[in-house]
Amino acid sequence: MSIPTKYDAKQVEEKWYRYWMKNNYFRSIPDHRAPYTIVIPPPNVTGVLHMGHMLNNTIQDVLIRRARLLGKNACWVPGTDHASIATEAKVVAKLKAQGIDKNDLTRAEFLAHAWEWTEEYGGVILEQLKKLGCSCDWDRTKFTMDEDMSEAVIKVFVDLYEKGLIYRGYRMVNWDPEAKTTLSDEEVIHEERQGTLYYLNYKIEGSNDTLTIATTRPETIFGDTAICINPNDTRFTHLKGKKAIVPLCNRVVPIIEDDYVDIEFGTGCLKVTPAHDENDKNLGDKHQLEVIDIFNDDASLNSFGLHYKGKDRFVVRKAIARELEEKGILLKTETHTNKVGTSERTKAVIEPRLSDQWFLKMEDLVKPAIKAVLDKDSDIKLFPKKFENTYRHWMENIRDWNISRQLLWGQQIPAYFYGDGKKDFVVAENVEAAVIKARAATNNQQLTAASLKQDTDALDTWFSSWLWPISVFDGIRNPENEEINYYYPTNDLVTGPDILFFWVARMIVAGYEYKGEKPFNNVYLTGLVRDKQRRKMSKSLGNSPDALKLINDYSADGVRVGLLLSSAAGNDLMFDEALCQQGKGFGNKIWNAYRLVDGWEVNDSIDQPESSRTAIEWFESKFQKALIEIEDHFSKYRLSDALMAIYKLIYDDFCGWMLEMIKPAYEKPIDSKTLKRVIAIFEDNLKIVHPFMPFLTEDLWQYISKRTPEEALIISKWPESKPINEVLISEFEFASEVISGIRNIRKQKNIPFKNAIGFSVINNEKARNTFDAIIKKLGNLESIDYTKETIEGALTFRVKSNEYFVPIQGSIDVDAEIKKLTEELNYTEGFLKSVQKKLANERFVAGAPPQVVAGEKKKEADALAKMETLKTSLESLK
RNA sequence: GGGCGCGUAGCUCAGCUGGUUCAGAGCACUUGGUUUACACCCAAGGGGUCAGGGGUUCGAAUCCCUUCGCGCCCACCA
Repeated sequence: MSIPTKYDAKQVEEKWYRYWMKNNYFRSIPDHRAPYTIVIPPPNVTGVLHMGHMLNNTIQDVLIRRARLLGKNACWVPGTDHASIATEAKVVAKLKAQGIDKNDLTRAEFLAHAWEWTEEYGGVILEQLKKLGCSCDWDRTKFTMDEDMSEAVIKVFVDLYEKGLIYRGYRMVNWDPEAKTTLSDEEVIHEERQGTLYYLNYKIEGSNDTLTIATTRPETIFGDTAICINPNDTRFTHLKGKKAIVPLCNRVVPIIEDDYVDIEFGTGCLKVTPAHDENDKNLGDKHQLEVIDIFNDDASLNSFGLHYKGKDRFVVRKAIARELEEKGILLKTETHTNKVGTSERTKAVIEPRLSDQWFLKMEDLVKPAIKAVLDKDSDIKLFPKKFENTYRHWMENIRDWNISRQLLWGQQIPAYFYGDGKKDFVVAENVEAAVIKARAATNNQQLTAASLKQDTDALDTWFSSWLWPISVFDGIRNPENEEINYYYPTNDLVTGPDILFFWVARMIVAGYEYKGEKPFNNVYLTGLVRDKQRRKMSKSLGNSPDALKLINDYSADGVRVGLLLSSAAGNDLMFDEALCQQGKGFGNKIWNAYRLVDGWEVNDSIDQPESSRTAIEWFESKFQKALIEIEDHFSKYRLSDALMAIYKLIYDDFCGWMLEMIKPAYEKPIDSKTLKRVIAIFEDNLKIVHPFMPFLTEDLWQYISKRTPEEALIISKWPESKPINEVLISEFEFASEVISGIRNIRKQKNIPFKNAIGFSVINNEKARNTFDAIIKKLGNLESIDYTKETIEGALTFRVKSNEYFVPIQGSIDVDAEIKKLTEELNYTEGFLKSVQKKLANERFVAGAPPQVVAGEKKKEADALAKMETLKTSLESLK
């Protein structure tokens, strides 16, 4: 088959992806081989591919494809996450656009809309991953709300409840008034904001005294149920035991004492609003204060807000400040920056709110997960290691996890209320089981499903995804099934550090609780993808390139390489489209390298030239050396370094050097022995590039020889390691310096390459002539003459203490030569001095390791030899 | 407020427990070449007080202290 001049990425990518799918190369079924498993971090079901996904999944695909080549049973499980709050918000917005209010729908009706939405948009992102070349086992695609997945979630909930780890609590939680749901602490982003500190005067009951308190939230005075002072604060001794009157609503509240109050801050006097602040709630509990909730669920004021009833909290804040000022109650204001909690999803300012929620006790659950990562011989390794500190900090200060959400989209909490429907409940996997439990609890055999009312809340999305590595293999429902036993624990997890707590840590917790074992061996935390101005790429900023357009412009392989070229693990990636161009260029280079080889005519009757034999032997050693280096990079998850090593091996060593060394003269044939070896080398090159550039390499593979599906590159074998000829490699280093010297002289004297030149050497180094044939070829030399004497009328250069001569036509500029030699001599002298100074230092000789001293001695000897050469040359010129 | 990390060439970064390969890579840039694999390619070249200061050491980009700048995570001061 003849190879086209240009690489047509679009057509090739489609073709090979279909081919791989058709031949089931991505499919994994347990067998005798060792498994290599990755579970995808499930993207939001309705999401679209962004740069973060691209990076993340490229890395996973590189790892998976490499494992496949290494002969592992590679299994990459794809799937999506129902993303309760995000998806629900989208569905609500869509309904709103159609004039439908969520609150007018029954649960079933809303869920029907949500499923419809999911089916319409769900999976788009997975299709996009295919465009990137991701070799997931699509037959295993899971969704966190699949029936079996949900069953597992419910089973776990019931189990944890029965273990006494899940409880219902009336607690201060993070309320998102826009989504009208609670959030876990992790979903709250604290932002620094410029606020105002309002100083308000409260009257003291039964006197004309007032006291001043400072608050950032004057609208919450309607919920004040105490004033608190520090018992040690002498300024307020006279107020002890008295009562204060809350402005506007004129509520009489006690003045309590607690050393929680910071004497230094504000006026040293604190208003206590137990319903709307966590600390105030604690004070309220301690001092048995009344709790007055003044907000509706959308954070507008309720009837406690008097004439502000129905108005939004921020509107009220301004209005009430004005009213208080008019009434002389507002003494002054100060600007004040403080941290405000906002919703990760809706950006709304979080309202601390008391409500009934479900919590999971974390303290004990977390213990094995801490050990797993932080023990000396840790079971789970984080890359990069620096995240271990972050992990430790979070895990050691963990708080109970609020797992209930006031949403419909998600697994409904399997708690069934009976009696008056508020207090008494049973937890069961389904309503039938609940009836049985409820009958037992009430001793009422007449009780039926109809008299049970299931909790309306749904579970936090992460409460399903924390089971992901287990539940995708059905390991919760069928703990001993073949799949879970084979694939679990998985090998690598690749994800962003932003979900280290949300997801990674919790999966580790769930892994130990439900499998008694880690969920994965290694966690590779990628960096965030940023633009050139270091801004995080986001939809709202509009600075994120369209992923599919990039693939279209630069090919999937080009984009993959572009992303990986500068993405050290854990470091943010400054994305620059130029890198994709470089990736595309690399593909082009490989393509054309093959076109060159492909175009050679073979002649069986010619012998292999010495230069070609050496070239091939040399490259094979070079390749082996690179293989070791690549291996090392992979073991440390330094994918960009691995890629760069491959890039240089192919671009420089293979294309730049080796092909030039063996290239036949124009329109001359090549010997069959050399061609055969080059093709074998090419195959090995394609294998190591394949994980990074799967499409181009698979395409080239077909041209190299006829391939049956059983011989596709994707399922071939990673090159074997062979011994390295280090001598050959270092001889080449030397030879390449000689070639550079020749090129320099050609350039300097404008001697075109096609003109052959004479060449002599004084071999002081006693260098072997292994590469002479190659030097002759690449330098276009008439011959290489070994001599003892300086050649007159020649330009010279030196490598180590060897001296090389290129005779030229006409006279040479003796002064220029002398100048050049003198400069070289001066430099070498200076260098020698510094080395000798070091060697003269007794403490250096005594203190430094022997090999370092030996190295310095070698440098000294080399410098002396070189100076000898230079001096001789200078003499002869003079 | 606490913790972690970073600052090396115009850009993105590598330099592990100080000394063999200590000032590097890729890209970009400059110059020259290029009808014969290459959306260009090849060759050569310029460019850095290793953020600043101090210390330890025979020797520091590397270890310690400190200042400045940047990023991230955690935290209930109204």
